[in-house]
Amino acid sequence: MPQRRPVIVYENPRLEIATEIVKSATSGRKTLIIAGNCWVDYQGRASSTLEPGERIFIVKEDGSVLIHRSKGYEPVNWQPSGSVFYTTQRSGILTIRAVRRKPRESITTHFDHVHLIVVLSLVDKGEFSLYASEEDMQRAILLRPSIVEEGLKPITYEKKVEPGFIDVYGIDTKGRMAIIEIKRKTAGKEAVLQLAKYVDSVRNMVNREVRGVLVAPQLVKGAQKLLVTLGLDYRQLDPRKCAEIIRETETKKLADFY
Amino acid sequence: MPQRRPVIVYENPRLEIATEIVKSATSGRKTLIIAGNCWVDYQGRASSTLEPGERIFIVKEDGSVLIHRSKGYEPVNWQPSGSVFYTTQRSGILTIRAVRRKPRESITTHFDHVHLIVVLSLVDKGEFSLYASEEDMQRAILLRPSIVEEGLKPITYEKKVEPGFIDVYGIDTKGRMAIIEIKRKTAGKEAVLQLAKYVDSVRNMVNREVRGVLVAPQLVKGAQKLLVTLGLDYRQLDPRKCAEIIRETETKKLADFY
DNA sequence: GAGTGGATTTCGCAT
DNA sequence: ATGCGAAGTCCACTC
Repeated sequence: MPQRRPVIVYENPRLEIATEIVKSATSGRKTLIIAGNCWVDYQGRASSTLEPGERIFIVKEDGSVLIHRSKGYEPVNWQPSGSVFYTTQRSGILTIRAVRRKPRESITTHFDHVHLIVVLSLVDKGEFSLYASEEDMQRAILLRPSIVEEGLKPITYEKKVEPGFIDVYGIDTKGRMAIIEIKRKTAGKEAVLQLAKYVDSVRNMVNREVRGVLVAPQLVKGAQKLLVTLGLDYRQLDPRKCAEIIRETETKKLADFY
Repeated sequence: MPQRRPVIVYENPRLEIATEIVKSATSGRKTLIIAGNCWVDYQGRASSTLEPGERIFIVKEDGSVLIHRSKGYEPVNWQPSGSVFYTTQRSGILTIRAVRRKPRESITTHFDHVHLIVVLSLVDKGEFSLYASEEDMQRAILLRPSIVEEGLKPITYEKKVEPGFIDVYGIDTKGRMAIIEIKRKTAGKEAVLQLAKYVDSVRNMVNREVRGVLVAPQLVKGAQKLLVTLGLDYRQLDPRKCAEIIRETETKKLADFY
């Protein structure tokens, strides 16, 4: 039984060889990295051209394409997953065309020199987890409403109203309805205005006093004033606190279980 | 004088060697690619963990970091440019920590096996140009208003009015004011409503008949009906056509110049 | 430096 | 499939 080769490297391959490697890698659903001198044309939702230069060209197993320059977080050209590849070689130039349907678009990359090709078979079953998201904050509030205010009773969450979705709503100690808008980071004016819209929309639907509460770790400068003007409340809440509450509750559940 | 080495490759380096290569690459502002088995912790605007698996780890010259799995357009973990790096090696594990200020966040990547390290010095002066943007469509309309309708005379563009910006406005053959809202791709209901707001706003300001014209390559399903209901016009216009017009005009300008 | 809007946004989820 | 909202969005531009 042959051993797995996670990485196969070709340094300065002849263009004919490079062409064959690329063809076999793209048809064999391998991850492919090319470093070389190339120029790129994109046609699709917009159009673009990239003049010659040395870049890193990556094709992943699912047919996504990334072309990276030596600077910047974002790829200069790209294609999301699902591309079909056409690789050709003619008069000293290797051309890789990646075509996607829906939306119809294509990236054509021409290489006149290939410094390096790497073909990878990556084994990756590891799980990725993101914590302290807005969803976690919502869960934390539902688990322990007192972190927003004492006596709050959540009624429901992710409720659809005309302008969008309300994160949580509940009844406060004085029997008023409380609309809760959650932001996991510093809330700006747009968050305040969104909450105002929700509150307005709910006021037109229910026969009860309605309050709006913005829950966020912080506010931008102008937002505080805007909140006051619009008669809305604010409750400072750190996402880390929420993560803690979720952790505690999970632990408690486990303890109750045993 | 030593020749430039655009690509230096190390296959299955010992971890001690790998550590030194990474240190010298990050301090020397080189582009670095590592393929290996790693796990990742992120702390910052949110928090995340990524369990062990084989991935591609990239550091660029400006200190941006990308960690890519074998699938998907987006990196699983990343850091925009400006990170500072701390590389250490202890009990068989290579740790690379990338820290950024403002916002304060860090990615810590641990490798227990490195299949490949590539250190690159990419020369890339090529210019990147993107065509047929919304701005290009606006320019094309100003250059040749007849593509919207015969006899249209543009008055001004990007005029500030209450709800936002009017892309172009002009006077039509019947002396009416025409508000033109441009979308470079399929226009949705929100574009229609925005235009309606603009038209409404202008009607309150001028003593003249005011029309609204939505210019876009396509409409979403419901938008057509909404346009009719609101008494607005639609003009289909392909961004590629606009690019063509701009090209022709530039050519003509050159010809006139000589 | 902070806020605002756009993107070849991408992605996920609900309809 | 389509539409809508969120993102560790990033990025460029304005104030």
